[in-house]
Amino acid sequence: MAIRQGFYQGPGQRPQATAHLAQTMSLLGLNSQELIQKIEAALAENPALELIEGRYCPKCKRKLRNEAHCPVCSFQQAKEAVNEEPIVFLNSAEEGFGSRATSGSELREEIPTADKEPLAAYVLRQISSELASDEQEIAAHILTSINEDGILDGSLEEIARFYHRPLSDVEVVSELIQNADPLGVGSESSEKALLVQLKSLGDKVPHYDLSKQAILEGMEVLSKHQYGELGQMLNISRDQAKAIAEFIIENLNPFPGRSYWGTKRSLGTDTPSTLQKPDIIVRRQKNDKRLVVEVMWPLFGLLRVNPLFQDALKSAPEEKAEEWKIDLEQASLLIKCLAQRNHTIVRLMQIISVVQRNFILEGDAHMKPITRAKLAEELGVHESTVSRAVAGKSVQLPSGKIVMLSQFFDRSLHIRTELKSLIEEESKALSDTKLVKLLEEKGHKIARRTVAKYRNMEGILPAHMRKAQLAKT
DNA sequence: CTATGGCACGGATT
DNA sequence: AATCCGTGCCATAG
Repeated sequence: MAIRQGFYQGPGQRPQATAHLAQTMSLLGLNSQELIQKIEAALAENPALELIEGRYCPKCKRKLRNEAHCPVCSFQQAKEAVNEEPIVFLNSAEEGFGSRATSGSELREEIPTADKEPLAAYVLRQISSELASDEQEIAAHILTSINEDGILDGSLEEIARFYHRPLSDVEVVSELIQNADPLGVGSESSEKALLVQLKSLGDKVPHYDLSKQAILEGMEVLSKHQYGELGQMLNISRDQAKAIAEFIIENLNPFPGRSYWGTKRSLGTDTPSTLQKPDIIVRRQKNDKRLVVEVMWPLFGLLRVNPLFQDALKSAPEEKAEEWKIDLEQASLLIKCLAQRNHTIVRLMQIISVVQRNFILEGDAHMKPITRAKLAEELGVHESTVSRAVAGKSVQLPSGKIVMLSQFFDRSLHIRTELKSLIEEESKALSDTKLVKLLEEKGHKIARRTVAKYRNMEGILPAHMRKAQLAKT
């Protein structure tokens, strides 16, 4: 499969731009939350940057509402489609980077076409029938106090005090809300939201109690992927800790609002929680086989070089001229680097989308193991670039699942799912040694010891214990 | 004696 | 250079 891009932004192609490269690299390693901080800092200290609220067509500058296409020039907003075989760009020209130095190279904010009703109303509608009339106002209060992540700002105690009601009354309502559709909405924290979701999965969870404990006690460790430490905290082996951590990250969503509410994001919302929102979204086109890759633009508005500042430079007082010029350069550099970051990520994701198309649409079993090195080769960039781009980022798949980008590089996921299905269909409890043989017939050569590991990762009990379970059913 | 889990080593990956 | 992953060896449980 020859995947080649129309243009190329690799190292060495722009020798004059070492500063660009350095900054692009560092930006590439950031996910959207970190990016927000970075941009906020830059906005604060650099007067040449400005953030315009609202949305603008990057091409014709027309102010937009919620259209995916700009109605004036039909520019497709921040999206590029990926066809099955050759890659198709819906907007073939991403406005050459660097071609226009200080003006116009704006980035665009990303908004899904969220014509859905507001989250609060949606949830309220689900539960209103179960609410006593005096509970309605409490529910409304909770729902209007949730932030865009679906997490409650403030505490239930406050609300109880506000209405002079016992805390337990509020808790009843809160519980109803949490169990409504975006599971876990209105929880007081990401941890609690996770617990609600965990509970709803019930016995589908491989290690329920351990997972619960991990969420309660090991949030910080969990989000940093420090499996070893997590293992120590819970008194279990590293592998098991890892399995649990991965299960939580892959199947639970710390931001219940996100899966429902699209991606609105504004300045100044700092998320205390450490688990992530997606940095990239892959969706499928309506009536179309194409997958659309979108990179999140985490700010609400349009970041650009302030044209007023630019004009001011011309008539700048002597002593300030130099300083302002530097500000201006840095501002446009930052914007260009951001654009390049986005572009790199989009290209990366496009290739992944092609290679892992089946995985994205069908599920774990169709994962195709691929290494970062191979991908780097395809992209024509250095390995470390891919590493940085992948690090700490997550993708929202068409199914709504949010997975870490690194999962696309899992070397054994497809074998593990194969293993799972083998065991699900078994009539007699198969020992690990037998499983090795069966897997080999299917083309997966792995050692007996490894089967045991995979089993453990998936939370499947050893053969002799499964025997008892099989007997029941 | 067989099936598994723990530990640790070495090669691959990042 | 640091980390991850598959595997082999050994101890232990059944």
